[in-house]
Amino acid sequence: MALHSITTQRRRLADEVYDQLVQAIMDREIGPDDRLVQEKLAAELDISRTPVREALLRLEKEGVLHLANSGGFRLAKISEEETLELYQARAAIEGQAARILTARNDPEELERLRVLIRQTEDLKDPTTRDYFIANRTIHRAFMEAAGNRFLLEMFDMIWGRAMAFHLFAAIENADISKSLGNHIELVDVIATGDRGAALEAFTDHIQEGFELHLTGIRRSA
Amino acid sequence: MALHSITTQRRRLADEVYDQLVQAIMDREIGPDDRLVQEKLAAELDISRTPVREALLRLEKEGVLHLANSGGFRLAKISEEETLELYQARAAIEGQAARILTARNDPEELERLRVLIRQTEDLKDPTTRDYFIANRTIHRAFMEAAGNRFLLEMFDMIWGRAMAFHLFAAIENADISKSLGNHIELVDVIATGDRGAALEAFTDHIQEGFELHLTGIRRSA
DNA sequence: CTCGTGGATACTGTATACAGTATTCAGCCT
DNA sequence: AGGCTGAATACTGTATACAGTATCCACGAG
Repeated sequence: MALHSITTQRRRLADEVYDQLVQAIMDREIGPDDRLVQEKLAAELDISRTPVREALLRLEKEGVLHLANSGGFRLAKISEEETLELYQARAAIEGQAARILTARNDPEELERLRVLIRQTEDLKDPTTRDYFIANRTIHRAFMEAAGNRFLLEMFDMIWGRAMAFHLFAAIENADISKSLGNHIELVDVIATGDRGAALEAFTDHIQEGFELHLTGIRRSA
Repeated sequence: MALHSITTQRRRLADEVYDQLVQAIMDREIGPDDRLVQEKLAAELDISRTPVREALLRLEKEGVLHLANSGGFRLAKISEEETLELYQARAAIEGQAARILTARNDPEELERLRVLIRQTEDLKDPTTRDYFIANRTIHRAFMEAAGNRFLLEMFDMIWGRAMAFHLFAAIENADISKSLGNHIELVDVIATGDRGAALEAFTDHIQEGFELHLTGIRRSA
């Protein structure tokens, strides 16, 4: 039999709405002042309120949206304090992935990472968003290589939220190129087999990102 | 004016259903063979399907339930492999919290932790579940003290899932008392101010838990 | 008896209808 | 004019109705 099973892939309308909302937030089509109302969205998408409601509640539970006091949902704001906490969480998650990769000691896997990094860092005339995506792609590759689904899930949660918070809009003014050049070094540290060093390298890398982020905020203020 | 604002606390039926389901899972009233069907549950709770559906989908998204192929939801199973990943994730999250606490160096906070630990460890004739709850209470206190809401959120996710997986049923046979005696030492390590040591202590503590867990599994097999 | 077929059944997903509540605004009273 | 009051409005939350699809079972053909 040459036919393949049709992976019917249980796609719900709510998922579609969710994805569209996330996309719209990333594309800055939804700003902090917009009010998202179930009925309005449903009318606009020409579907019923039920799946819209489901998507909105999901985004609320994820901390991306919160109920406005006058009804409707708004983008959640993030403070400088919370930004620090987000980076601390990143360090925990990604540092652990680095430890795991170091312990595993799989040279082929590391080589694959090197190739991907070189490909991904090769941006011509990148915008802030290109930078954000490239950076996430690279970091996510480390996580996938570590092969821990819970850590990966948390990674996605953190970066998803960063996206939603328009966290990287603030880096607009910062020196982007500075931040995208040292990922190969991370692989090198992992290759040495020193777990503590690998963790430190990742922590430092993320810390640098945080400082770059802060200078971005301060410069734009 | 002596009146306080009534915090109307937007409690949805879906939240209620969610809590009841979680409780029922913890109490082993819902087992791996039970099929949770929206209509049945709604009838039983005497409410409509809508909030029931919402709660079920939430639990599905959290990885606690998954759709049975013949309709309805079932408890998700966890493999030994996944169990390891769960403990690795714990180590990442709680280890980072330990680092933060160490860096903060707040003796009063540590003293509060010591008091709580002594109170919580003082169990008379504990069941496995008592142990689970006490252990979680103590570990959660460290997380709260660290004061990072994202790490705390992930902690809750991990432990919630552990609960759902009936992860600790396997410890039934293991030596419980062995595992609940060394939390004060964790505080002591934090108090030394050595961040690396604090992280290692937590990692080791969690690793021990994992091994205890495995012996529990193997003994009951 | 076995296998295939058709229909009943059991569920989910989506739409719509209904109810309750907070917010807003216009009109009245002072 | 300013502030209180009450109705209209704008939303959400919940219930119910409808549609589609996968599963299961019984029946008939080979």
